[in-house]
Amino acid sequence: MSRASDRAYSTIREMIMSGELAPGDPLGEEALAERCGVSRTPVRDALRRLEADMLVSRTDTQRSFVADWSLDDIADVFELRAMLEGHAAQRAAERMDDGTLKALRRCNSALRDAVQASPPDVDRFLERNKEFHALIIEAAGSRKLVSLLASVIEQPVVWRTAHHYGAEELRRSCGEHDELLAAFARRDGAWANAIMSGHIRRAFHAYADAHRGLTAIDNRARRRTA
Amino acid sequence: MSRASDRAYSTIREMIMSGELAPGDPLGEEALAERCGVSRTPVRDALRRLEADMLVSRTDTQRSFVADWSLDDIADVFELRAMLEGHAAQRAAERMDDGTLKALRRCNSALRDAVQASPPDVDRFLERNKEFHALIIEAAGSRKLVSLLASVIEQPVVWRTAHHYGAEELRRSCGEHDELLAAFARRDGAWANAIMSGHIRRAFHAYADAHRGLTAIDNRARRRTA
DNA sequence: CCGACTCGAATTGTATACAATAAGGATGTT
DNA sequence: AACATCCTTATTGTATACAATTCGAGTCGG
Repeated sequence: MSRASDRAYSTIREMIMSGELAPGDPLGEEALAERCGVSRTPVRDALRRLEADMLVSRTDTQRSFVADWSLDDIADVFELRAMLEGHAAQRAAERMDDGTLKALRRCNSALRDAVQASPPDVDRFLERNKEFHALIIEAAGSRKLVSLLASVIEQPVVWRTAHHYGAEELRRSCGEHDELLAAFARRDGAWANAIMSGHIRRAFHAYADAHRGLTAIDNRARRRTA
Repeated sequence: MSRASDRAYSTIREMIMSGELAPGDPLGEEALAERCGVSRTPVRDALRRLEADMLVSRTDTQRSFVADWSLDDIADVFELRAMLEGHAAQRAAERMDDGTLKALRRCNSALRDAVQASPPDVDRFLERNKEFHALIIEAAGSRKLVSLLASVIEQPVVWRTAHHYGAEELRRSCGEHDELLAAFARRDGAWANAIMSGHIRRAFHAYADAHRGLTAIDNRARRRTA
């Protein structure tokens, strides 16, 4: 991560993910270059990558903005993710070897520890959860699937609101992982697919509920400052 | 398409698609810049885009090569395409309006003309076929789905071998489009999904058969020149 | 008051020079 | 002959200057 374009990439990415830059904010190359302490060249590189990640969008005249997502857009993304990650789970189940299964069990057990702590350690939960899903995608053994899913999983809005999960949600999520493990142990691809698809869809509805709340709050705040 | 980076993009892309550059060939920035008549800057831009298209791959040290695909990789891509484009067809069926349906009918009828000419006009077939599929993806009304499918449809190897389709295959393909139209007319999403998925899978096997033949020929030729 | 137009400022696109790094071959050692 | 090491050369990364576009404010005419 010593190359300037990598620094620019992760700096800008972090600014977007953290909300420091809000959806719709303009991203001038010069301004970003200054904030990242590099020249425009690596910034342009970084913007291209972030555009591929769909964290940045461009007008027809090549001006960049922080990508803005409607709830409909997000619903689409979750639907695709449910389908693709379900497919990944199916392939993983059909190709599962004992080493990977063991790693998944270990990962989910660490995840459970994070959930059962009081208060639950949400950051560690997110980290382990990411690792769990990554292991499955890896085990599916399809290069293209990896790259497609990457662009569908990295949704800043989603990760930002994961902190609003209740203890209830976290425990249920953990339980679904257990069921996934059972499906893997039996090498039952269709079962794994069904569980994973449901798992993602539940996550969407949890997100949508939280989002409605947030939007209401935002609107109230906006009205107050207007 | 007047910007230098666009020229570089389409020039390099065309060199790859046409086979002028073979899988595994190194892609030096300077050499490409000279061949495209531009400086290295737009070439770097173009390479990034082509990498996102998965037409170009890079080593860990950022050296670029024409991407190489094993038959397994290609099978993966077709599987994903079948799933995603089936999903697109389903959504399209559920959202179909009469205008789009009419456009699809007109498109398929032009496609049929190209097939029934003697000899069949394969180039026009490909063009219309592309348009037909694009209309459906458009009608699915999901931005993200558009971008995912784009990266899965643009497979150079595939298009290059489409010319080996027999008249038989072409006619069958046309018939499947008819059935798709019937599913759209009834707004039957599940039906449309099933047809589309099968349609893509058939295309894969046609490709795989042709590819086995081509590989055999290649190997013979290689042995001769070695 | 509204719309088309113009011109200046801001922003992106491209070329080029130079710095940093990696690949490939020569050299010497075991 | 096999192998590690150094050095040369080729290639990529970055900064910067300048050209080409685009945006928007201000102006003019209807």
